[in-house]
This record gives sequence, structure tokens and C-alpha cells, in this order.
Amino acid sequence: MPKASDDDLAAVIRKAGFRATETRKAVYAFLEKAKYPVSIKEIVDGVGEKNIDQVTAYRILDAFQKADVVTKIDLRHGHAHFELKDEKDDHHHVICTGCDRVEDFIGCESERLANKALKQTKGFPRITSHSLEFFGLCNSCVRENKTLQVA
Amino acid sequence: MPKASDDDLAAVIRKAGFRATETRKAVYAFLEKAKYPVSIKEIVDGVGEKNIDQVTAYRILDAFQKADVVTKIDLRHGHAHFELKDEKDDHHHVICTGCDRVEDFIGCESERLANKALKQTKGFPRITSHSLEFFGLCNSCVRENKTLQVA
DNA sequence: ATAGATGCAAACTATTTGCATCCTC
DNA sequence: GAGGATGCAAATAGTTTGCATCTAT
Repeated sequence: MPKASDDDLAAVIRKAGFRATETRKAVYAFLEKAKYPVSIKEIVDGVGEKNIDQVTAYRILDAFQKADVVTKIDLRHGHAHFELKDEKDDHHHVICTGCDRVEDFIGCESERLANKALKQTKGFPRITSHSLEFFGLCNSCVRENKTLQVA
Repeated sequence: MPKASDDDLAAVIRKAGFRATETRKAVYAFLEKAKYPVSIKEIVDGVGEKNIDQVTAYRILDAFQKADVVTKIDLRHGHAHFELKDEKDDHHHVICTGCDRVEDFIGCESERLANKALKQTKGFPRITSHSLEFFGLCNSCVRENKTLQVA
């Protein structure tokens, strides 16, 4: 993700169509430094300084999604996770069903697969988005002999 | 899905490791005739005759999942959808973000992609499951000029 | 008969809505 | 100043848990 310096941050947010409030800058900055998809709770806690309300977090994430700045991801944890959308690399995740480990992977070939899918369907003119995640037990969970969760 | 005649139903359920109760047979039969992934509410309503409790539905679906009989799917509708797992064709879905339309598609090449993913990760020995869904507006929603939902 | 299955009530978690107040443009 | 943004309280939705009762094996 292109690191927007704290100075440009406001500009980035305005370009997305929003007022560059402290709260939004804080949330955006937090998302920028997050290594993996974060939950609402992590955002609220992680923003630290500026105390932001959980409801506000939901609203900001919602707005960012609509502005195509953020992606909502289902890690099968029972609640949503979010990350900044990166136009260039369409990456996806490998998620451990035993612990919280998440790793990225790129090269999902979504265009090709989407076309393949469109050829098989009757009612869709085009695909606009997709989800793809892989699940498995990570090495340390395998060592600890954790059983595979249904997630 | 191999249609289990109402007679074999009990056997199928027992083989999965459960007691073949009326409730389970009803749920299984309903899943068998469902054309697309169904929600808990649809199951409870659809089973008709035998009034089953929502909680029981959750528990049965949970058990079926653990027995690898059922798959839980995220259509981005805010609640889970379920369908019978079909060993042979690993199919996925194209979901309209304007209405409830869902179509199937097969050939996700998950093995190849999963291997590709494993090569890029450091902490995972193998992939045990995956999710993949495509989203877009269906023809009639496009005609009605519905805006793309973030879902 | 016994352990698993079910129903009902109640708890819990995630997310959304209403409204008064605040702050950016 | 005006309209979008935020916080607080409260509602809603989905899902889970506890426990007494029932039933398939």
C-alpha cells in the first residue's frame, strides 16, 4: 500500500469524497500500518489517542467501502475484518483455523476465473467483485495437534 | 447431489455419525431439494410439517458441517447460508448484489491455486478448505438500474 | 436405559438506527 | 452557516448456551 504521509492523508480522504476529520485520519492511518485485516474492535482499540466510538468506526468503514478505499473480508471469525484496498495487487489470504494467523497470497487469476464463471451463468453480464480465502492449520497449530475447526 | 430416497435418508444420516431423527431427516431432505444455499430461516420455514426450532436448526447444521455433509457459505447477506456438500463437483456461486439471485459455477481450480498460495506462505503445511464467490449485478437488476451494493 | 437430540428461555455478539451535538468546509 | 460527522443510547439481527425433557438406539 502506498504510504500516504500524515500530510497527504487528508488529501487522500478528501479525494475519496469525505471530510478529513481527525477520526477518519486516525482510522485511515491505522489501516495503513495494519499488516493484516483488522476487526472493528482492533480499530477502536488501536486508534488509541483519539477515543473513537465503535459506531463511528462502523460508519467510517462503511463509507470507506462505498468509496472503494476499503475491503471487507470474511475470515470466518464471526465478525468482519477490513483492510485498505490496493488497486494493484489483488491479494487474498490463507487463514489458520486454529489460531489467528493470516498470510497473504497473490495471483488469484480472478479475471480468468470470472470469465469462466460468466460463460456458465445465464443471468449475469459481468462480475464486479469476488471473495477468495484459503483455510488450513498453520504449522504451529499442527504441532500443537489442534483439530481442524469447521470455522 | 445423489438423491437419497426417503428410505435411504436415515442411512445417510447414520453414516455421517448421527441418530436419524425426524428433525434431521426433514432438514436433510429440505437441503437436498434446495436449488441454492439456504438460510436458517428458510430451513425452519421450509421444513414445514414438523415444526422445528431455530436453535435446533443451528445445531443440526453445525453437526452436519462437522461431519462434512454441509458447507456454510457467505453470500454477504448478513447471515449464513448452507448447502449439502458435494464431493465431486466443487462448485461456487455468482451472487447478485441487487437481488437474491444466485447461480452456480464449477471449475475453480482450487488445487492449483491452493498450491500456488502455499508456495508463497511460510507457515502453512496445507490448505484444507477455501471460499470463493463472485459478485455482480444480474441482468434484471442492471435493467432496473440498481446501483451496485457494497454488500 | 442411556446418551444423544430437541425445545424454550435467556444470554451474547455483531451491527444498525435515531437524535442531539459538534466540526469541517 | 450548513451539512456532513460523531457520540451516546437503544434497538435489531444472528447465533450460542443452559437446562429440563424427550427419543433413537
